[in-house]
Amino acid sequence: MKEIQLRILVVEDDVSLADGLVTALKRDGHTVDLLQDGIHALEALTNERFDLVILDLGLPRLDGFSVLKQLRSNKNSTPVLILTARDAIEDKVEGLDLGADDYLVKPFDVIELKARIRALLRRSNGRSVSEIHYRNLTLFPESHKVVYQEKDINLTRREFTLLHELISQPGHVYTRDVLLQLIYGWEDNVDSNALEVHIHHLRKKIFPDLIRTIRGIGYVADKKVE
Amino acid sequence: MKEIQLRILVVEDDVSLADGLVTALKRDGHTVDLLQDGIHALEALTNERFDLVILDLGLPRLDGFSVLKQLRSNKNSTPVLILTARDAIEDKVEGLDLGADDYLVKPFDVIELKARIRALLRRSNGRSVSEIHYRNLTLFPESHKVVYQEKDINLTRREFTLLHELISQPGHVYTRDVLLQLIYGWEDNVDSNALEVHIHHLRKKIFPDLIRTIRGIGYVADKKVE
DNA sequence: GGGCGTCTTAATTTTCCCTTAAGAATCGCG
DNA sequence: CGCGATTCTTAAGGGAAAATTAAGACGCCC
Repeated sequence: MKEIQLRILVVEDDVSLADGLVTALKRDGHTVDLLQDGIHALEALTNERFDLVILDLGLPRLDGFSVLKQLRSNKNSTPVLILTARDAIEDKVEGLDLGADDYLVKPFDVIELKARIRALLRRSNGRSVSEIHYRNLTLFPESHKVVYQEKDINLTRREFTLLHELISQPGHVYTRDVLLQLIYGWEDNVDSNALEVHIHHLRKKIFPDLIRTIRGIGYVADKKVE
Repeated sequence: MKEIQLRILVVEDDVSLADGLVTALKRDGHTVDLLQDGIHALEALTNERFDLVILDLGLPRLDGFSVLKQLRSNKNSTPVLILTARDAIEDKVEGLDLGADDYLVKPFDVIELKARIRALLRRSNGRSVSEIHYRNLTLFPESHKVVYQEKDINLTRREFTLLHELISQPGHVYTRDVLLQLIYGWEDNVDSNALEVHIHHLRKKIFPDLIRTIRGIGYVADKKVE
């Protein structure tokens, strides 16, 4: 089976445990980000897209439960795997109630962790998980569909690729070069306004100020509605 | 006797029990998914196809009865084997009333479980084994037939395989590669439009927008009727 | 071996997407 | 305020992907 590279967020304040986790996951080819408290975690999850979150419950500043709760109330359905201490069985129940997808009791075996990750992603793959939410917009990478205000919007391949990239990191400015490369690979296609045309179509199909132009540089999907 | 590989969903929140169950079933070559609460179970059953469900009654978030009830009201006839505690005899009655196919009292013997599974599948084999419903369409895997609007439609082997796969995960885009492989195995049959032709026949025999084309990628049976 | 149903191939048509191009609008800067 | 540069907008052409059709190949059952 072809292994997939995932974008994983680990939220864990125990440094040695976190380090081991991150190292193990990176060795599997995943992109791993580590944060050590709930506030930062929630921020990151609001502004960027992850394929999976591994979340410790006992966190400084904002505990894991609260993070999970807020995450789900934001309609964010990123799969969450919870880490709990051995004795806190009722934590497990509460976590699942709040929308966690799985849990793991500390200390755990890396083998088991990996198995859980596989299971979790297999499970969520068939369904519409890893939807991407942005403002009142939902992207379904699985079905190549976009829903905006309850309506289905049909995007072409190029349009979808662009939008997917732009809103997967709101607030991040993508240069024209980067976006062109995303579509065309490394072929050098100098003079062409194809990109502008695609952006134009996107704005027309969804809403005009979805993508903001940074003159002379590129485009960005803004982080917040001003 | 040739053993059949089944796709089994285990819904059980008692971890150690569930683990044992899953391990035992996997050792028999089955594909096993484990979920730990009713909501997730119902979701999975709505979006994917299983050959058998092993369902605990005492589940968090949504109890086994409710899952079963909803399942049947959705016209889903996947065989269900219920797990109940020793003393809850009336549970058994209610469960069978609701459309369970068998029950098993905890704690149980794995040998017995397997026997029940065999019996259950043998029994349901005579009937319409796990018919598949999709929109106003019913698929009967063993007869290769499809009923659409009270009418029988005869599908050929290829057509049936394709349709079966597509609607077993509504909303999931199947790439041309995946579908070709489904039919032809690993032989490399490069240029051929056989797939398009089969899709064409399916649309003609049933209804045209049953399968949506994702240009440049593949095909999908959409999740909702828009 | 003939006939039937099914699958594949092949040729043609249709559809749809991407790009191009050219003029209009907008922005930034002097 | 005006000019050049950049981006927007629009429409049309080319081209690739898919749909459609028909015919031939294949396998299977009698």
